[in-house]
Amino acid sequence: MEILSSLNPKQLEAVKQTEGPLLVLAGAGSGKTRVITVRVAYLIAEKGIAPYNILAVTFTNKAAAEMRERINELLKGQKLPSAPLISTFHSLCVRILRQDIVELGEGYTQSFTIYDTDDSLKVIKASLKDSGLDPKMFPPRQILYAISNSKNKGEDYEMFASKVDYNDEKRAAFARVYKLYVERLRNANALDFDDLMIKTVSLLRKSPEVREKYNDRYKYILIDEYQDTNPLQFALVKYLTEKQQNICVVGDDAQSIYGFRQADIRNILDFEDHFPKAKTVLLEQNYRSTQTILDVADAVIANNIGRKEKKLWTDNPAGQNITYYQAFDGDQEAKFTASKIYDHQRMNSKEKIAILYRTNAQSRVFEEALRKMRIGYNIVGGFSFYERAEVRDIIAYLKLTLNPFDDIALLRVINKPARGLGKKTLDELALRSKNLGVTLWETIATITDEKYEGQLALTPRAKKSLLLFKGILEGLQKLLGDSSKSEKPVSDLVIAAIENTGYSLMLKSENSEEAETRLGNLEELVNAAVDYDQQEKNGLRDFIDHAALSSDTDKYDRNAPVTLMTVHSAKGLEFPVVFLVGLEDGIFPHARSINDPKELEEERRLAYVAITRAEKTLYVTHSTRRRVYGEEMAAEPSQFLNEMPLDLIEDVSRGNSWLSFAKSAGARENRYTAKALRGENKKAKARSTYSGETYNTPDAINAFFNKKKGEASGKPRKDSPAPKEKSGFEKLKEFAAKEKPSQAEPPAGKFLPGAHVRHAKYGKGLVLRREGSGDNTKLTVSFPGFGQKKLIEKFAKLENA
DNA sequence: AAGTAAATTTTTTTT
DNA sequence: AAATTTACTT
Repeated sequence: MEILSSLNPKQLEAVKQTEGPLLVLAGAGSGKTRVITVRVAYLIAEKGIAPYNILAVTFTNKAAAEMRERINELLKGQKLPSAPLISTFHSLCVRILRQDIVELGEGYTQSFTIYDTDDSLKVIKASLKDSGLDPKMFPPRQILYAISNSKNKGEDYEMFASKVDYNDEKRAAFARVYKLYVERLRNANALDFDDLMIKTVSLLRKSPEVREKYNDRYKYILIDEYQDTNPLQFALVKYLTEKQQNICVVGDDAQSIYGFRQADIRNILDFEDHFPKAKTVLLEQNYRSTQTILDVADAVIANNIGRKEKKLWTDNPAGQNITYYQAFDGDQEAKFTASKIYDHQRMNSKEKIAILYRTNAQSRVFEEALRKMRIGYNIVGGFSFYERAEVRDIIAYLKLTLNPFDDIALLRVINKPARGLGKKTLDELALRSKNLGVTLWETIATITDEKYEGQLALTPRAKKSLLLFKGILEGLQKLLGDSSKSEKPVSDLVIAAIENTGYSLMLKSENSEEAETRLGNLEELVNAAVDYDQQEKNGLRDFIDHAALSSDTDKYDRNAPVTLMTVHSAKGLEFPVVFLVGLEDGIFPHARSINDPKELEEERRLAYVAITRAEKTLYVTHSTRRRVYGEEMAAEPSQFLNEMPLDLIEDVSRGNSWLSFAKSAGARENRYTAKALRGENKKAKARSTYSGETYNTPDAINAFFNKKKGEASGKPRKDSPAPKEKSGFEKLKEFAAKEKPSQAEPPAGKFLPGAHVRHAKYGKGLVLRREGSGDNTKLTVSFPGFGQKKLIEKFAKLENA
């Protein structure tokens, strides 16, 4: 078979081992996707498996689309009776639930609505209001996060509540809100993202018939990025493979970066225990990157303790050293990046370039710099098309048409455009709905009924408006009802939701530039619907599901010359040239992960993912000052920079940089280290993991940075004399030395923004803001786990940490 | 009721 | 710095 000729022996083994459980441990760039796609093609073309018996599951739509494309490529020219299902976990669940959710017996119907995070947050807020709890004391985001965590562990509300400590007021409040939240979703016939997984798993657990049905349907199952599966996803996999066991999972424990979503690395590490007859294939040859890039990645990941040893190797040439740049501030960093990109494009306009950062918020400056230099770019993440307010409004109308019990959608559009239904009317409506125990939609139907005439606190105007709204929605429903019979295009319904509701009239009469843009966006939505009508024909519901599950990461366009995105969204992709920016303590690794060794290891895996995206050229940059919440703060180089072999890094910074200093201070030792990394010198390798003495003393670095700061700003920062700030490396060293507490009591008045401090009650924290002077000096300090606290410096008894 | 100004909060990462 | 929420006019 022709398609097999492109594979190496290991890859071939993974493709041909079609029966029974198979674990493919695939290092970065080892042709993981190739194995999956060829395997699917092989099953169809060689083994004669019907395509609809094959299921491949990914985490993102982007990965699914890519896979679909490549499989089609492999099978082009062949007429297939059906297509294999290439789906994300979530859309697979939607597919199953849309068919069989009634079997679950929880009262949900096939018309269930999907709530996104924003919708969920609104439900939390409403539930807080219902229970009379103060959102200031119990932040809705935190509650939502807690609920999601609990759900992803496979818990339900009762389990969460039963684990709450009697004295823990906060958790107790969370539990109360949790309960209301679940009830509200249930009443609205709505499922949140996590519910999609949960309800599917419960359904399979509950009904042997349904289980059997899907076991028979999907005879061959493949799971991509298996290291990122959480307990729920594992349960789903278990149920789906109960009968046939033809399961192939592919992943790399070194690239597990979704612990925050309860992904459990043990799923991949213990695969052989979960599926006793499993075979394992290791893919260790890297086809993507130069030896140098692999060495850098290896040196960083070697600092993780909890990891499976894997020896990634490549036939590729050593390639050029990676490039390092230290910028004065974020703007300079962006400017440097843009001008380097300009140079690259002049030399080779075909090479695709990526700028990778830790958080979406970092994208701004880079966008500006690129725009200034007229460099075309594509940005992944941030705002997705479906997240724009006007698009969401129209979607809300459509969701409401499909499921009028969706209170969140109803509240979103009941007064858009303005129909004179303000706070007062809505409060009345909410109250009635609560008393009657029915949804808002049903409440409207009830209280606008003739027989309640006179006994309601509703002005005739409000009543008229409610009737108007009701009429509009019924109009849409009627249109939809007709369409299910006559196959009316989705685009017609979208247009109706824009026109018949008065929405477009509202925008047109606004006569502003902004309104024009919005109308343009709605036009795009209509176009999307037209496209949809041409490609698929599964009706409005499927179109809306699509919108709900399509996320910002789906905007990746492989043809864009320059792509900006987070490291998370870059997973699975590769680029000839990569800029890894913002390598600073507190950003990458992120401040919220720095105190927990486990989370720090995940950050390091993330850094590993970032580095291994690069094929030939890798730039690593950081800046000495960084804006956080609009305030300039001192920034220190990331510890991950410290973990890279210094002699593989070329410094192109202007003037003295952290790197030039580090190199000269520890030149001899570091050459030793880097050489050892390539070879087998175990003793030297151990030194490359941070043991405290790699090349420097903290005081020297401190002196260096204080000097830098002075030079840079022309004068010392805000309050002089200069503070006794400790460097990130010093913190690191302390960490390595098992957190030896610092004894030096600093003189009062020395805590500047950016300083790391220790508080008797809250532990380690980061000073964010400093106000006032003398005895009245107030500090805003961020304590992980406790949030931001305002402290009077004089009484806070802070220590340097 | 609706629009505007002021105050307050926000950033991890994603389906 | 930007976005969201609240307070204040009209």
